[in-house]
Amino acid sequence: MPEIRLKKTEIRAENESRILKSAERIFARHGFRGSSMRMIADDASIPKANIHYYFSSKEKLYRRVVERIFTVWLEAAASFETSNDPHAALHSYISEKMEISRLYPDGSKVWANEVIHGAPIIHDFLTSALEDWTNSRIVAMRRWIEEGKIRDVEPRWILYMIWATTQHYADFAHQIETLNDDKALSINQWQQARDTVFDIIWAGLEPKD
Amino acid sequence: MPEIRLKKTEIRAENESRILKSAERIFARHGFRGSSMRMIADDASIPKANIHYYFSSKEKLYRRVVERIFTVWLEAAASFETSNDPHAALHSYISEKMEISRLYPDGSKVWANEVIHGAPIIHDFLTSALEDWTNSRIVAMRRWIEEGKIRDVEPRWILYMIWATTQHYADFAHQIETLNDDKALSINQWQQARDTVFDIIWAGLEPKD
DNA sequence: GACAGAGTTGACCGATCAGTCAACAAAGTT
DNA sequence: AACTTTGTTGACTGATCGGTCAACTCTGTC
Repeated sequence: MPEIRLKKTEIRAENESRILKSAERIFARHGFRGSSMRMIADDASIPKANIHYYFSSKEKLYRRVVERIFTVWLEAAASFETSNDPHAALHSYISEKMEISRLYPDGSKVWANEVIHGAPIIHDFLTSALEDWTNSRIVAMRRWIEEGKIRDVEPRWILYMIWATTQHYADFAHQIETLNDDKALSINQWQQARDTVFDIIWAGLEPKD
Repeated sequence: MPEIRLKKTEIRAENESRILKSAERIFARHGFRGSSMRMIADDASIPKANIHYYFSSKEKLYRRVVERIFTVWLEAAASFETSNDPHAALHSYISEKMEISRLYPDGSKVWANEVIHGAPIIHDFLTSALEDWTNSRIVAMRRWIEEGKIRDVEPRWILYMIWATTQHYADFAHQIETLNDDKALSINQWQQARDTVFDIIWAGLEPKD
């Protein structure tokens, strides 16, 4: 069999990445308490004790998983430009969020699970990065309202609406698949769903003549 | 101290109800695996063994909790009349769903938690009652489209949008409160959120001139 | 007031959990 | 080749879990 030699400390990076990937999948599927280190170890094809060599506790491993998710989320958040064109900004942001739901549903599920249970482990994320980002977008949207570029609505409820609708396709994927003859959404269906989400929201924001 | 006498088999009804109420709260807060019979017992101020006298297993108790939630959900679903007036039907349905999120957030959380994890215990609810109800509303909405009463959109995505946005206020209540200076939404805020959700969706469905 | 059925409870059990540890193997350094 | 550092692993531990059980009390009936 061909030997793939791992040099130096590449071993650490490779193993940590493998464990984090398995942990995200297991945590998404079973929740924090419902996931055991044994399940994660088996998924990653690594002895359980070895996981504790890289991550000192289950909670620290979980936090690392959530941090990774939050990073992806923040990168997508950048696509919500605070430029002068709400149509482009919102279209870009909603499309990006739908893509994340399609490609990385596990991350969204872990996040949802955590928030549903009162965010016992990652509460600081909410009060720092998320709050800052939210407030800055609310300010930007208020400016759009003043400039007459969108209707006079409370920006907060619009943001929640965008989060809810886009993340729903990841968090409730099982329900959606069940209602889709037990099949995952096709590419066409994803596109149609994404377009519908944007069209509906934009129709509600577009200034009336 | 005043003695409240419980007659006959009222004891059973009273205790079952008390246990179910505590179970819903605990399951919502910690998930199925994260909740222990001990926690539920303590919350209900009843010895653990006594709970097993009324509910033979944790899973059976959990199913009873979900059944109760589903009943509430189905009653609200009736407000989505398939009458000839989409504006009234949707306004009534969205208002009802927002009220459920406000008054019974725990039930919504248990449901969300279950679906996120692939609905291992209540999968039959999805393939029976929910699927039937969904398909009947899709048919009704298609008729509205044919009659030119709403725009030509895929009814499925609209339903998901309504579910997502309304349930978001229950499932993500912790995040919403955190972003609201750690305060629960006021009555006014709930009304405003509900009106915004309806206005946006209706603006996207209302036939263009 | 005697009996039966319903409800209550502390003590207990096997299984599973996160985390530890000591012995070992491989890689890197001199 | 000697030695250090890093990585690997099976066996173990104390805690907690869902569930059982036998002894008990209370309630309703005759």
